[in-house]
Amino acid sequence: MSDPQASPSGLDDLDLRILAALVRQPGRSNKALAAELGVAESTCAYRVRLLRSRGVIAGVRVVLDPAALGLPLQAVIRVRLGRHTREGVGRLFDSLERTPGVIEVFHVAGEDDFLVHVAVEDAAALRDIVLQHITVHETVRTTETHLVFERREGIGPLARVMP
Amino acid sequence: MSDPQASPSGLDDLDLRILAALVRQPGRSNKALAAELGVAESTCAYRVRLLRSRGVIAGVRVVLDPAALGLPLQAVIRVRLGRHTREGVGRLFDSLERTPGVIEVFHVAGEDDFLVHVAVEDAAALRDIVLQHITVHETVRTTETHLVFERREGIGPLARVMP
DNA sequence: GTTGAAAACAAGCACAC
DNA sequence: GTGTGCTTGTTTTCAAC
Repeated sequence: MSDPQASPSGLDDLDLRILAALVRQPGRSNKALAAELGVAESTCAYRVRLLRSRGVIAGVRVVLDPAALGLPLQAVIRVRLGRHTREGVGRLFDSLERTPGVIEVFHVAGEDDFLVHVAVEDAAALRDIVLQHITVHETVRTTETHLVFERREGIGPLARVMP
Repeated sequence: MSDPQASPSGLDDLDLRILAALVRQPGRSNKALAAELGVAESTCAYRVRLLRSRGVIAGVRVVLDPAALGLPLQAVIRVRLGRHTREGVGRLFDSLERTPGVIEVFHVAGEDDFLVHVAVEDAAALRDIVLQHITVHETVRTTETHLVFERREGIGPLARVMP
């Protein structure tokens, strides 16, 4: 009942507290982390290493500000395909993720097939991405470009799991 | 002509190489970074600090694997509004970003108003998010939920700026 | 699974170029 | 704007619990 291994994923209370602290404030020292959680530094470092090797911590990302790089315009491009061959879809996906300015790509079910989030310098660059990198693929039937007014990060997955 | 300050954003060649190295492999020591780029450690640390304070480096994120946390289902929920009052839109945006499981939210122009990327445990949880956190808002007219088959990170903004 | 302590390592700072 | 040397702090390791 008072088992600290409460989570379905085999994460105990300390694991979850470590994850929460790391997500809230990444880049702090292991020493500071251990102090806040009230455990030894070696324990904290050990748990973090374990969480990494288990894949719970998928990685660390350095986030750049597209606007500061001269790319003030963001858009989500909805891509709809005609023929859905496995090779065609795979090739398009590969191509999209390698296109300069593409931040992320979703392969989704439903009306659309791909959602492509891009950052570009201006409207002309946006048009060029659509014409030169997306609609050139034979499998693509239509695209719809939606300007992004604002993008916010959510509270995230951990909030669904935490006590 | 051979001005190393080639970028429009006032970033010189070293800045760009630092950013590229950081994005490719975050979390490495300043010492290792400086060694790879062939500059002094102090120079490297100084530049990184400058890039941070200028906001070019927006921050660092710890990325968790939703599936490893017991949230194997991801979806993008397209949200369309009825009345578009400034307060209604703002309140919905605030509410969405605080909803457990929400990874990111886009406020977009066009047919849809919001795109909400979520990770959940199962279909029932997905339904509950839509019913309890989205359609409860008076401003929301319709939603469409798209299952995410796969999500990939793109090569990113830097690839548009790099030589 | 957890700990403290020692040894190896990296970061930050002031200063010289 | 860049390199150097010293001081401080942090990560790693490991025997022991």
